[in-house]
Amino acid sequence: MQGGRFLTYPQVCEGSDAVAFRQKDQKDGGMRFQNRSINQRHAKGGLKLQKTFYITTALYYSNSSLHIGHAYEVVAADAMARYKRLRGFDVKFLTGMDEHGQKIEQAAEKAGVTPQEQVDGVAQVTRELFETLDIDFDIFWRTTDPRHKSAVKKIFNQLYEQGDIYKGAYKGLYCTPCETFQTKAQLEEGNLCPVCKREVGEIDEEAYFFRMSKYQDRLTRLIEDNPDFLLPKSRATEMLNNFLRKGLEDLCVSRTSFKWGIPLDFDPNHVSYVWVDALSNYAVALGFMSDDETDYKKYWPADVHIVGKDIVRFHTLIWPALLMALDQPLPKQVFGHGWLHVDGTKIGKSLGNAIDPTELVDTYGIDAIRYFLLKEVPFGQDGNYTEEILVNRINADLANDIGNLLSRTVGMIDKYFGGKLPADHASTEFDEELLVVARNAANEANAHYDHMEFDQALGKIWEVIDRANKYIDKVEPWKLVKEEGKGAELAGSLYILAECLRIIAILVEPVMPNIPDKIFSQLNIDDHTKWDDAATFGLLPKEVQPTKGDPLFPRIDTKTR
RNA sequence: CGCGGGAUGGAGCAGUCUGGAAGCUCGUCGGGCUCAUAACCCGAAGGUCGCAGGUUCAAAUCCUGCUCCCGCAACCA
Repeated sequence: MQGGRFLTYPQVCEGSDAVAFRQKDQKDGGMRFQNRSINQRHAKGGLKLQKTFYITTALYYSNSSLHIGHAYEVVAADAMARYKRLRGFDVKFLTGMDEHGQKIEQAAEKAGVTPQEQVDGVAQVTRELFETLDIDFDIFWRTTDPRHKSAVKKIFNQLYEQGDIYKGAYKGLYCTPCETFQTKAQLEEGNLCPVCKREVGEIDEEAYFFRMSKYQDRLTRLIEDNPDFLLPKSRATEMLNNFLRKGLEDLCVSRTSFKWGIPLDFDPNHVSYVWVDALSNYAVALGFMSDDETDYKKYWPADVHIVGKDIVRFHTLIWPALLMALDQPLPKQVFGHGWLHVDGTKIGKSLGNAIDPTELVDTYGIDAIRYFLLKEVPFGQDGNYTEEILVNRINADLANDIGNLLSRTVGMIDKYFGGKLPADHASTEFDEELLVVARNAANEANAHYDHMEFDQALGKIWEVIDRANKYIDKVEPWKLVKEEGKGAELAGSLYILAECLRIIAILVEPVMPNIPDKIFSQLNIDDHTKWDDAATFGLLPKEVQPTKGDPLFPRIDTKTR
C-alpha cells in the first residue's frame, strides 16, 4: 500500500498538472514542454477551458491586529490576482485567518472575552482593513469555520488510520509562567526564558506526531528537481542545507496544553496544533474533504502560495509532506517574500513600531500606499519603510511624474485647442523614440508581472512616463502653437501623449486599481480599458476631448509636515 | 570551522554566474523652459566597488585569506 502511493512520485509532485497539461497540449506536438513556467502552462493551456489561477496569502494569526508588514503581503497577492484576472484567467484568491492556539486563548482571557469572540473581532477588523486596502479576494477563510473543523478532523482521521500519525511524547523546554514552549536557541544565558527571564523547565507532554521523516527523500527531490517550486532561489538552498540534509524529525501535530483548537476524534483530550489545522486551509477552503469538491478539483493545486520568509519552511516542507501523505497534488510554487522594515528595524510589537496601514491610507490614499509597497521593495527582498521614503516616492513618482504628465497633457489640449483635439494630426521628428517605448511597455510589464517583479513592471511603465515628459520638452508645444501651419503637429503630439496616458492607465491597474478610472475620466473615455488594449497604439479617438480634473496625486508639502 | 545573505559616490540599489571604459533612483549644485501639481528638461560634482594577497594583457566581476553587518538554526505564522 505504501509502496503504491510512494511510487507515484514525482507524478504526485507535478503530476496532476503535468498530465492535464499534456492532454491539453497534445495538438501542439508536445513542444510546449520546453521552458514551461507556471504562467506559460496556463497561458498556453486548453483552448476551451478558461485557464485557472489559484493564489493564496498566508493565513493571518488572530492574536493581534495586522500591521504594514501584513498589508505588504496581501497587497502583493492582490496585485498578482488582479493582473491574472486582467489577463483573462479564472482566478481564485484566498486569504484569511488562523484562529486557533494558545496565544489566542491567552489574548481572549486578557481581553475578558471568549476565544471565539476574540477571533470574531479580529476577523471583522481584518476584513475592514482589506477593504481599505482594496483587496479583492475571492475567499476569506477562517479556521474556526465549521467546514474547516470538519475537514481537518477528516484529515487527521485519515492520517491516523493509515499510520502517518502516531502517539508519542513531546519533549521540550517550557516556561510555566509564560505557558510557552521555547527552543534552546531562544533561551538567554542560564536557560532563562527570553520573555520573563525566569528559568525554564523540561516538559514531557503526550502528543501525536506526523511521520514527516518518511518524506524526507521526496521533499529533497521536490526542491532539488523543481527550481521554480521555491522562490527566491536562495531560500531553496537554505531548506536543503539547514533541514533536509540534516534530517527531518517527525512533527508534533497535537497539543494537550491548551484547549482552543480542533479536538481529535480519536483522542478528544488532544486538539490540533497549528500545522495540520492552518496549512490545510489552502485545500480545505476549496472544498477538499467536504461534500462538494468541485472547486477543489477545478483550482487545486495552488499556482502560488505567497508567504513571508519566516514561514517558507512550513510551506515547502511540512505542507507538501502532508499532501504527500494524503496523496494529493502539491502546490506549484511557494514564494517567500522579504520583510518590510520600519525605520530600519524589524517590525515587532515589543518595539512598538508596527505601523497601522489604515492610518497611512487615510493620510496618503490607497493607490499611493500600494504603489509604495510594490515599487520600493523588490519582491523577495527586505525593504525599508520610513515616512520620508514614502513621501519622497509619492512626490517624485506619483505627483511629479505621472500626475503632472496627465495635468500638463490635458492642460495643453484645453489651452491650445479649447478642450478638443482636431482630427488633423501630423507627426514630429521626436515621435518615434517615445512610440517605441510606449508600444513595448505592455509586453515588458507583462513579463515582469508574470514573475511577480512588481518593482520592475512599474519601472517599465515609468519609462513611458519619463519618455513622455522628455518628449514634451523636445516638441515644445508652446512654440508650435505660435507658429503658422504647425497645428497638425501640435495636435499629433498631444494625441500621442494622451495615448501614452491611456496605456499607462491600463498597465498600472493591478497595483493601483483606482487610477485607471481617474485617468480615463480626465481623458473622457470609458472604453479601451481592457488589458490587451495596452499593447495597441492609437485606440483613442482622434478628436480626444478631455476633461480637466483634480490632480491624480496631490504633492505632499514636506515643509509643513 | 552550523547554514545562508550582504558590504559599490551623501542615502537606497543594479552590475558579479558568462572578466574588457563604474550604472540607476533620490539628494546636492548649475543651467534651460513655462503646458503643468514650486512641477518638467539638460548638465555637473561626488566612488581606493569592505580589507589583504593571487591569477590575467585586463578584476566590482575569478581564486585564497581576513574584517564587519544581517537573517535562520525546528514547533517562532
